[in-house]
Amino acid sequence: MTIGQVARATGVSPSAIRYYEAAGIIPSPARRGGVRQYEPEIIDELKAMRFFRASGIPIRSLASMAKHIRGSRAGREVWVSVLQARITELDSWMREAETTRRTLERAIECRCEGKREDCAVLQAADAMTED
Amino acid sequence: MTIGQVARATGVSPSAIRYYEAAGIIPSPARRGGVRQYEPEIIDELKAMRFFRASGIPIRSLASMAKHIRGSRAGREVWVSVLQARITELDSWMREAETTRRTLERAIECRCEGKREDCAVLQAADAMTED
DNA sequence: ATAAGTCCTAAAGTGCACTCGAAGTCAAGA
DNA sequence: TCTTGACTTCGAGTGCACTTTAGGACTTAT
Repeated sequence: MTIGQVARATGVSPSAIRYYEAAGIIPSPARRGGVRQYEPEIIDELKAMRFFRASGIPIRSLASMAKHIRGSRAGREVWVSVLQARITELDSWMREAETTRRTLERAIECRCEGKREDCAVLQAADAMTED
Repeated sequence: MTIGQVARATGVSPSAIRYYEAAGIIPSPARRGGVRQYEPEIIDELKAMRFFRASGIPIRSLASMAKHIRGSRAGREVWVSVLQARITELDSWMREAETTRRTLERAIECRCEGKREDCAVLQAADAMTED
């Protein structure tokens, strides 16, 4: 398959596919006359990478995962730790988002009229600084 | 107060303060001999802006809010709508994050060993495409 | 007198993940 | 034959929110 066909099959643009190759998150395929020739397996590989990207895992982490993805038993530990790290990150993000959400709601209902002590936003801002 | 004093009082760097001024999210202060002279009120204004930024509200939105923040009754509606929009955004983000989280956990436990149909990641990737 | 410290502007740099454009190659179809 | 379309590389551009740098001014302390 050529890069265009892979792009259509996966929804990943040709330029993104080349970028992923350069970044080392997918293998460099064989070439015929300079043109990339892909095996069908690339489709699932790309779909997986697209999912990981959509999950917020950075290219850098995927690159280190990719080195191990077909490796030894130890390889599994590497990418499991990347996924675990993302889960942890997501958890703290969600906790923060919940807090932020509540403060924004209070800000909307706030009738502080310029009075510092009554202002939900300023209270939240001061709370931020106290870390 | 000079910009450096304001920076120390708020935790916002001098360059960020100048950037905020250029972006129109804080007012241009008076100058003495070219040097910015701030009134104490700027401190709460900056703290509020810093809170909104930390809440994920982009500079652009803050700029449109800032135009109305001291405006008429209608002004209130403008920035309430910005805050409301961010809350909505946060809600859908959190829903997606929850879904992503679950899929990542399944991926960690997945023992698909290359079998397409058993692979949690590929199932999730295919589910993404079906939008 | 000079070094340190703060201020000024304008422009360029940073990080991420791509996207876009220019300039060129190659094969198939009208 | 010539156009079309897909491919190639490499470098530059994009968006966001700043930060950093360069070059210059001014005040205060030694």
